[in-house]
Amino acid sequence: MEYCSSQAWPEAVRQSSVGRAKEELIIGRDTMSELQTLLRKAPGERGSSEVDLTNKVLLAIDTALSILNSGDWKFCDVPVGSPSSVDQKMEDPAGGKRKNPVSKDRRGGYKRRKVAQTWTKLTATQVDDGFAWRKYGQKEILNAKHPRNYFRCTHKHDQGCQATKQVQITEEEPPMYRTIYMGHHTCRDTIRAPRLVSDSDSYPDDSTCLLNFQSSDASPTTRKQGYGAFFTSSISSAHVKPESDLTAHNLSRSSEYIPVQSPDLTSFESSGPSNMLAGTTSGSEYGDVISGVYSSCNTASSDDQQSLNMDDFFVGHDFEDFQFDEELHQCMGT
DNA sequence: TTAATTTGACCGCC
DNA sequence: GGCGGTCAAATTAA
Repeated sequence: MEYCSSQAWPEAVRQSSVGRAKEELIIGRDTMSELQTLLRKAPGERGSSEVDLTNKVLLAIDTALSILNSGDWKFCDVPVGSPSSVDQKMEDPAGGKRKNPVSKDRRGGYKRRKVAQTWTKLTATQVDDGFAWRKYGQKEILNAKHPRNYFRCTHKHDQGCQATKQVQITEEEPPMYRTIYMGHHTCRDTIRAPRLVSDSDSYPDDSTCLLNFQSSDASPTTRKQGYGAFFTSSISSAHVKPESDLTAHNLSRSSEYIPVQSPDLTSFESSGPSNMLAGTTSGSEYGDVISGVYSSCNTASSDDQQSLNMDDFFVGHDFEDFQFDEELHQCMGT
């Protein structure tokens, strides 16, 4: 298999990716400043726009991280070329490694991809990352209570998007949903429409959201679709059913458990970390504590993760303490 | 009818 | 050889 080298990737592309990420982070910083000003006002004077601002901040951060997470400008372990170079081998019986191409029930012939950049997300709920995923497998894992579920991007075939993810309920108490993203989305479906604001203008007191910006990796960008295995922000955030196995049924039809607070809820454009914020509005109604820990495969244990408690972050915190530039540098490894 | 999920089989890697 | 990741036919759902 062929892997890219940092030299192989056009410098201009890398520069533009970094530039776009910086622009998003700048937007986030500016919005944060705006939010800071807002929070200094008396609660009665604020209106509901603080929710708008927090969503805007999270969108900017999320977008920036997604760009950085693409890894193309920095990492060299991502398979190169159109999907393509991998898929064509896998799907072309003539070029593939299949022993028995004439078999009608020939399943499983595949060429395992080498190490791709991974990104792990640990959440208390099934968090909507906004991408269109299709489940392609489920596997009982040795010494694991819960099966591991395998998802690939819906646009794998039409756009050759190589992104996959694995979702598994951890053994911990309480159970958490560990989502491992592998590779990055190359599909155009990642282009997001402007985020709409949640139906609630209040921020729950009991909600906690942990974000780790320590690594250069990030959660993927998102785009909502409302069918099949596509998660929705309302679903992922409001629904907590950790006692059940993470079957495709639970994933794709968890809306059964979701009280619809707003008719427009399922049409929201949302994304990873920001969902968790938006989700707290509905989730809190059930006493959920929404938490998510993002970590890259390069950051070992969660013990040394630097997390931002979003409660403190958005309620009564002096935002001047937040060194956004420092975070940016960490993110870009500069 | 179309698209997503299920599930057994297959294969690469350790 | 076993485990885990992927494929794809069969099944199910919209």
